[in-house]
Amino acid sequence: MPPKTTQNPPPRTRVGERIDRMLALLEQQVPMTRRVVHAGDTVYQASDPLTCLYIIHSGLFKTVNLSPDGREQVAGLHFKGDWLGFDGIAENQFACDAIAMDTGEVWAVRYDALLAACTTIPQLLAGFHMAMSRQIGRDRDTMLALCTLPADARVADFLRYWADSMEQRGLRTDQITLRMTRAEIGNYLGMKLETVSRALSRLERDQVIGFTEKGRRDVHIPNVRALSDFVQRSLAHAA
Amino acid sequence: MPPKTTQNPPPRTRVGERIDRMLALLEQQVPMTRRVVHAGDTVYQASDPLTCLYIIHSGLFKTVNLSPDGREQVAGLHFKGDWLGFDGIAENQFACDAIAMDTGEVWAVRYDALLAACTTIPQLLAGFHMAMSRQIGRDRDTMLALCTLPADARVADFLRYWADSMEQRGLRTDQITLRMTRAEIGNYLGMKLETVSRALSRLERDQVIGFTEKGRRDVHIPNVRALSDFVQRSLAHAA
DNA sequence: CGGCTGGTTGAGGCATCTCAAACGCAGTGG
DNA sequence: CCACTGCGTTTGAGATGCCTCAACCAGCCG
Repeated sequence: MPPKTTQNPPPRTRVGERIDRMLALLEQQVPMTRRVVHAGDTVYQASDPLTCLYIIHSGLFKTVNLSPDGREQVAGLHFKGDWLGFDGIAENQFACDAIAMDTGEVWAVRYDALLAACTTIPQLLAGFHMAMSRQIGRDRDTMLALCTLPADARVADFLRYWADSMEQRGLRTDQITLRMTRAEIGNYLGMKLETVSRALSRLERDQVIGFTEKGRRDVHIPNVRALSDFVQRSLAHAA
Repeated sequence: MPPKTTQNPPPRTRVGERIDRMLALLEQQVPMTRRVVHAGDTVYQASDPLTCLYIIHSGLFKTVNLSPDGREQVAGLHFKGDWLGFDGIAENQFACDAIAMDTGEVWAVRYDALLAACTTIPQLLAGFHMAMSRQIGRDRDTMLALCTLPADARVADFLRYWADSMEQRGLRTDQITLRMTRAEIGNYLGMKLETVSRALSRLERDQVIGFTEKGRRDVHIPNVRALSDFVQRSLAHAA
């Protein structure tokens, strides 16, 4: 039996509380429509006109960026409390596809209604800006990882980010289900699926992660710190 | 004598007009302080508390992201009309260093004053959000290039972006001065300085760019389209 | 002049990609 | 129940693009 770091009910977290406050604020102050989605459903598509932004109430989403010449990339992963659609504000139409990777619920908020509400509710405006800012910060960190980490470490860092996101939201982090194929992970991390597979195998061999019973899609993470340590070791070893 | 695509005075451009309108709006409606900077000056540093955002009135700036373990990366390049400091809104303190690469001027606007003005001037709020959104879109495009383009194409795409940015602002695009060393370019693009140097040499050999007289820091771009074409050829050749 | 910084170029090594084979699992239809 | 197929994964072997290391060059400044 693998070691458990925690099996307690979700603890209240600072991030979790912030998210809940924001959701409650929206619910009370801004008209919105709830929408239940299932794996594969698109929330919006590139070139759709922007009328709504979407905030994730539950579930897991990806945004897929694609260039005129047909290259495409998973540009971001989004969890409860994240917004979808910031990319569309500049041109008044979306620049990515936003796709559900799992059953979940998004709240659609008309952008004009949101702005109207923001003029009278400062916390709403502040929360909105913080969300955009956080998105920018995350993208920057992703770029940093892409540019400075070798493949193995990039995969480890990816898992660490996933686990951190779960933890911040009060969800269990010791066992996560990757709802992405190796090819998708590779696309996100800028490497080929075989490289992802090898990296995961090495992480397993080093006891940093484990796989649960049948199938190798659920990842067992006994200790999130071990992932960070693995990244650091990769860097130290290179130097 | 190299061919000239244009030697006209800067044409009015749509982007240029948008930028000028935004600058004028700020000037009229929001208290701000102008600050002249020179190459190497820092506009703000990571972990500084955020009180102001900065909009670029002239000059060229970079933002440098750094991780706790000491890795660092040039995360963005910023021209006239771009804002600096979005990264700091989430945590109320900056997450990057913002550094001038040239003589220029930034306008510092207190964030609280900006928000206050935004509540009464909808165009200001709209412009502000568009700027953040544009930043997100750019970061996404950068990630796409990092993940899908080989080194040569990445350098070509970098130059294309630079030239496009100049053109959008009504500046001449046939000859640009890279105020970055090869090492800095490489850091930004996720490759080593030697690789950048080789890529530039190949672009020169293929007549896609030229170098002006002495020194190889000024790049001559007779035709921006040729850079895009080079990128496409790299992709086609790979497939 | 001599030292320094930044750039170019070559040779060899290594990380990642490519190509290929085989496996496990789920779904389907006999 | 058992082929049989299809998709996602793993693993190996060889190719290659980029990195590393090193030499050399050009401009700049004290």
